[in-house]
Amino acid sequence: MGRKRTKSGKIRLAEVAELAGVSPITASRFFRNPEALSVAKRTRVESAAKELGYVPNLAARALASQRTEVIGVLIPSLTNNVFSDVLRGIYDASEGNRYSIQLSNTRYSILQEEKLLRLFLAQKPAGLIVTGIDQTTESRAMLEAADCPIVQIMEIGPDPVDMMIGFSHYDAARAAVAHLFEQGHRRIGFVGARMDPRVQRRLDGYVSAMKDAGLFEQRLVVTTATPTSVTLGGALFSDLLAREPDLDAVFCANDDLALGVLFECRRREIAVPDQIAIVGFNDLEFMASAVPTLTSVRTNRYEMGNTAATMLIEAIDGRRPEQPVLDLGFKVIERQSSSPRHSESRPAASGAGAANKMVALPSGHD
Amino acid sequence: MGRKRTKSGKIRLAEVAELAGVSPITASRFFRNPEALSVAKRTRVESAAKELGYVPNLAARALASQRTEVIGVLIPSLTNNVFSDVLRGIYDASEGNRYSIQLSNTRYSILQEEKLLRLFLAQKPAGLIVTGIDQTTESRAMLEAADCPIVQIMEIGPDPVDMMIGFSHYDAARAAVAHLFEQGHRRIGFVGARMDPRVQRRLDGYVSAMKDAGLFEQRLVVTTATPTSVTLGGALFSDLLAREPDLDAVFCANDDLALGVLFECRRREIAVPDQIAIVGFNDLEFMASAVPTLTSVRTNRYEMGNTAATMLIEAIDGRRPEQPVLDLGFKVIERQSSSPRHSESRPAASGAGAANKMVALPSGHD
DNA sequence: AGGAACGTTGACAGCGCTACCAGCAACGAC
DNA sequence: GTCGTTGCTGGTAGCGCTGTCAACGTTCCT
Repeated sequence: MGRKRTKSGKIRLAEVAELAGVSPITASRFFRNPEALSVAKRTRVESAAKELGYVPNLAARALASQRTEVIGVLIPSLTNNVFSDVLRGIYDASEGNRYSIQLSNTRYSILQEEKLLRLFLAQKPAGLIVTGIDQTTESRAMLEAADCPIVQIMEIGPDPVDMMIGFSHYDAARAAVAHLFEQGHRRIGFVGARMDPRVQRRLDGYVSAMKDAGLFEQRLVVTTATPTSVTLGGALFSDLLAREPDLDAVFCANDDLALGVLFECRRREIAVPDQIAIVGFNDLEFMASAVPTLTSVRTNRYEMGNTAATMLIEAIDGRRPEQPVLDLGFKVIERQSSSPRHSESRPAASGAGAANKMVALPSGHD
Repeated sequence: MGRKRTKSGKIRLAEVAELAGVSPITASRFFRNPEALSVAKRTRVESAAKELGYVPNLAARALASQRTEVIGVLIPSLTNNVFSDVLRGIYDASEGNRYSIQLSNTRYSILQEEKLLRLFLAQKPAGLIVTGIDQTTESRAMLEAADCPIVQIMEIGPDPVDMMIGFSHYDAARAAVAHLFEQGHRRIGFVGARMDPRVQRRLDGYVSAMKDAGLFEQRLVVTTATPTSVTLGGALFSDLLAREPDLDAVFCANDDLALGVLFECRRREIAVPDQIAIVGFNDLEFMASAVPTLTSVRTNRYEMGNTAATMLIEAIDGRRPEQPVLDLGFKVIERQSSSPRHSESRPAASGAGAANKMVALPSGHD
């Protein structure tokens, strides 16, 4: 125990090397590429490190090696539970390997994103995960000049910076509307909040599907820049209903809004789905247990974060994926809130969301 | 533009110093303590740095100064929206100053927490935010030996490691039960999931309040170690009801469970609050817009994170707070789901959560 | 006027680690 | 036996910045 130490009392690599009877550089190699050592030295260094409780100094390592083991993650919001699932996936994937996550919140501002990007890049991150495909031209240039792997998440589009993983919000919205058509609905409203690029693309998908069917009217669309909430869903739906009393369905840009619409229907004693059908987006957990159960478009958020981080780490370690763009698709989960019109709609006595019909669709780009 | 640079093309402090016509150390001081420079040099360095687009190398700074500008945050879950509010508060507070947040997820395991703590501490963080007061003895010892400020968040208790900010879950639960008593309820059930230390203390508060009234029975309590969800709320409530058919109220350990209970009541056509009253915990946004609106115990999650990070940063900068333990209290937000028995309970035509009566209580410790 | 006190600046050394390259032993091919 | 090759190891020289301390010029006091 009474070994030589630096004044701060911390154990350095040199102490480990001394105890193991090797040079510092050999000890260093043990932590980065153990295979390069002979088995004898490997075990010697290993036990020496363990005995001393050695923990590498990351700052020194970063300075000497000219690169960090930090993965930068830029997301637009910490509140939105869509992102908490993605984040969980990212953190889970980063566990057990040497990379650590550095998270920053762009607050849905691409200017803020650009600023943060500049900060991140200056510290030479090992890799970068950015949200979406709508960067400023300046950000785009920085990303392309960056000498680290980059994954864009949440959506897919043409012209990836590097890797990309997500799905087509446009196609997903079209599928949701198509489902409502199938159920016999025609006057389908759209309720959206926050209107970030992805919500905008869902709106675009809705508009195109409605136009294709010759059913589009501008007054069927209610949106706001306000952040989304359940209460807001009710308020927006009230607006929509005032404007368009013979609405027969609502497609909500997310599940919080959908829940708000459901509550507002209950408040107004509007039968769901007999009078109004509801479809949400994301398929949060509560959708399956609402009464009536709520139809939604399931998106693979955890998997998106997890795969993004996994792909990124692989790429950092030199194993680039064969397929740099990954479409995780979506599923329209059909539940009671969008059952065919005039059907039996009394909720089942118990047991939420029994026998959901699922329609899986790979999202094609167009 | 064609200035001398390091081989990597990055601008170092030395380049800035050269352009400004000062020594590197003077330039260095500019970034850490500008007041120490004469105004002339200050402006010279400032414009030189701007012209060259200099960004300090954090790794070199950390190595040379023997400390990082990283605040470590240990939270038990990324999914639970309680923590996303806290996190938002932390990240907001860390913005605009030089500290960056390093987040890690303990997954509700104090052993995992201990492991992460060891990792964090080895990198000499500038400060630490940890969740709760139930650390392992080993963790506790490490925290006490750490030479950086530490804030424990989410709850308060005796014997803080350093600073502490939260509220008494025990008192909050007692207040919720007291409210139900006031409304005339007697057979009050408890529904809890995950059963982390804070939920456990809520249960303790419930039990003590019930015992004080001579109303406690073990069969009124249903808990599980399973992570919480809306669906689970319905399932646990079903169990409780099977066991105890003449239940007249349910206190849920969180709002997701409460929403699940509400849906289950609707499914079973149990009138809320006439047959069963419901009280949740945390007062998430949707509680005010459910039908009927749901009573809950409001907790100041954003403020908790924000104040914790602010206090921590102040302490790092040498300004320790006068009051190291801060009780943020709670409020029972009374809504329709716990109106007095036999009252008019039809939901209002529109407008969620109008005229909530609020009862504010500072949580005293005991 | 002389000295102390202050504010400001710079030289030097080193934080703990790794990149680079040289060196050495062991081995197989000719 | 000599040569090249491979596998492993170590020496040297920084990475970019800051702590420490000494030195400088200026101001103020007696």
